Amino acid sequence: MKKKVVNAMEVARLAGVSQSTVSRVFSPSTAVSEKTRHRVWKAAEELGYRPNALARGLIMNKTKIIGLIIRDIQNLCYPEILDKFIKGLRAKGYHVLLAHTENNEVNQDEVYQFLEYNVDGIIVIDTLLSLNTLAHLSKYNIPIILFNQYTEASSCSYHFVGCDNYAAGKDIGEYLLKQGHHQYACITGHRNGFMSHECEKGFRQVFQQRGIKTAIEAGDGTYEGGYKAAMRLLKGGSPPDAIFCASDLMALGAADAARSLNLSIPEHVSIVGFNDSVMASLHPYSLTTWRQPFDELIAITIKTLLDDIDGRIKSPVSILLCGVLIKRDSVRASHNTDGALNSE
Amino acid sequence: MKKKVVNAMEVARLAGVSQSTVSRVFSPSTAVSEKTRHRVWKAAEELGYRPNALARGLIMNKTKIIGLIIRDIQNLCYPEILDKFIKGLRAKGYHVLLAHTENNEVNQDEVYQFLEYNVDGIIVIDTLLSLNTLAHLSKYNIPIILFNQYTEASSCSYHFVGCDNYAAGKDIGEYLLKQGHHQYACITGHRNGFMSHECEKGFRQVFQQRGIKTAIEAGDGTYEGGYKAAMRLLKGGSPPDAIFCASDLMALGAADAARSLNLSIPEHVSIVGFNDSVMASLHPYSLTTWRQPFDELIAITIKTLLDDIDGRIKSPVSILLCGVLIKRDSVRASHNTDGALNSE
DNA sequence: TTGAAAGCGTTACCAT
DNA sequence: ATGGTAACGCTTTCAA
Repeated sequence: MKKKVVNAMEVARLAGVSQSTVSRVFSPSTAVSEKTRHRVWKAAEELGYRPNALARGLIMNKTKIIGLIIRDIQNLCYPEILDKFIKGLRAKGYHVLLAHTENNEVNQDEVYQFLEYNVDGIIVIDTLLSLNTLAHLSKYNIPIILFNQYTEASSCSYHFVGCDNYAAGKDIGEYLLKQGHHQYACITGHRNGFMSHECEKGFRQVFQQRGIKTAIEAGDGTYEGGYKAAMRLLKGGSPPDAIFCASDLMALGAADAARSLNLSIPEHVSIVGFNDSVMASLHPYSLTTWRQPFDELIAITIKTLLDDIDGRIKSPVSILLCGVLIKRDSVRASHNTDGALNSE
Repeated sequence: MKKKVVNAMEVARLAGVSQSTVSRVFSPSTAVSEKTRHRVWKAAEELGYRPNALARGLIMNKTKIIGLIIRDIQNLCYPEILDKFIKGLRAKGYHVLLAHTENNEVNQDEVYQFLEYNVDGIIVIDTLLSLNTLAHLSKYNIPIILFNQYTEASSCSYHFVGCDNYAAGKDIGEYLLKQGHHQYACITGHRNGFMSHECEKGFRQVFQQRGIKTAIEAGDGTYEGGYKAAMRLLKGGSPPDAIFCASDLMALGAADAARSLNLSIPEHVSIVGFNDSVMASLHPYSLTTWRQPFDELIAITIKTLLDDIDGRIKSPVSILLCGVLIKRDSVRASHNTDGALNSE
């Protein structure tokens, strides 16, 4: 059985002071004489005392716990993002209670769990909160921030920080256009989230503006999905020589599909991915892709959340940061408008 | 400011019962009449009441929180493992307080944090606890389980569950031997952990037994490290035609190094990885690798931990499970002993 | 079956 | 600067 840890009362007895004084010693910026402070420290050290965060949280109504909900993503930048959040929050004295969901909307239950533990704030990564959940949450005035997923249907009281995927899609489209291609296509992810739509929308916008047709194929976010979608495109009527994939993994699948048809990259087909994951830089792929500015995004997310927790923010904050194109070798060099593929 | 959530007293007032009764309704298996139970439920529903886990944890000395410490690993099976732990623990009603470390030994501070929140148990993934930390922890009788990392210097009171890497290394060595190669090499990871050593030891053992020499090169766990280590090997005096890499990522690097020397895989060089990560199955690599039985390992870890928490275990448990070789196309087919590469 | 009251380990207020 | 005491929201014992 788990043993009880030593409490402030025992430290007080050993140090020959009151329990209140022990508490004060462990509360930052409270007046205690240097002498007693040392006595208490020594006693605490000797007994291995550390204040009980649960009791503290109970009385202070602040737990220093942040509830983090992340979507079940095998493909994405999960480790990177998670690590950075944990580190960043930790540096500010906060701890992370972690939950994850596989749905497009957070399980209401997860949020209730967080509420039971009286978390100081909630970060939702790559997924959404249902209106029900939001309504319930709004009663408690607990800061919520959505990271990299957004919904328009919100009169809501949460913050949003994410990548400007519309701009990203546009940039990618314009880059492919500038490099000169004949037929443009886009392989979309499986998520019905706002963010991926934005990305696709930006991409299409570039061509729509100029009256150029683009083919859209649905991948499902996986390698296989990308492979198959690319196959459909490349074996179709007007095979593209420029494909933008909404995720790196799909892009790798698309690249391998092209190669299996004896098309070289980037000579016959240019491919652009999204996310700049580890795999993108692998030698046989050397994928041109889009890097989201996670460092800044996460720093802003944490700052915003803590500012809200500490009452320094009144109204919802909404921040979009643009990423940057990482140019590798999967897009053909400029001005090479000829020599493109017109038949299978 | 965060608002106070509704408490049991308010529910009691609305339902016209005592606060104790409300508590009983939310404590499983406590005798309450059907009629009052319904009244309380209705009142609770109406007010949106959920018991405060902190207060409950304080009085019960059980928080239903598990502290999880994971090493900062970009390459490994981080997402998979983490997801499975969270899901598995969640299914048993436990929550995860997450910390991570980049060191070979867990930061003592992390453990103290867990203690402050009075976690019911601690899972340490892929790293170790210092003797100091262990000494401190042992005072509290709090269940600890080490996952996939182990130290021999332990008189200790923690459990251990992991992959039998020695057996894995042996299996891999024997497989490469069976397929017939001339010169065997091993690229090791950067960690000075027990587990990777075991793996390497098993591999070497196979050849030592038979008086066959093996070359050992240190990678650092990264793609680049694998690439460079393979380069050193392949450009060296007696270049290997069979290379075992202690991680998939290094194996990919090694594969690309071989290709850059115009060596094909597996005709000129066989390569075996470790972990069966997503990248291993990528088309251009189709890497033969080792899959650790994470599902079972994690299930056992959780079961052991919860058994200990509930007092069903008296002495430390130590469990090793063997993985399985995933045969793809990076190792040459059997009995093809000739045609191996003897010079650069 | 239910209610009153003690206690979990803190912090915060009011004295001194 | 320090000590006494109420309060945080819950579970649990003891009475009724």
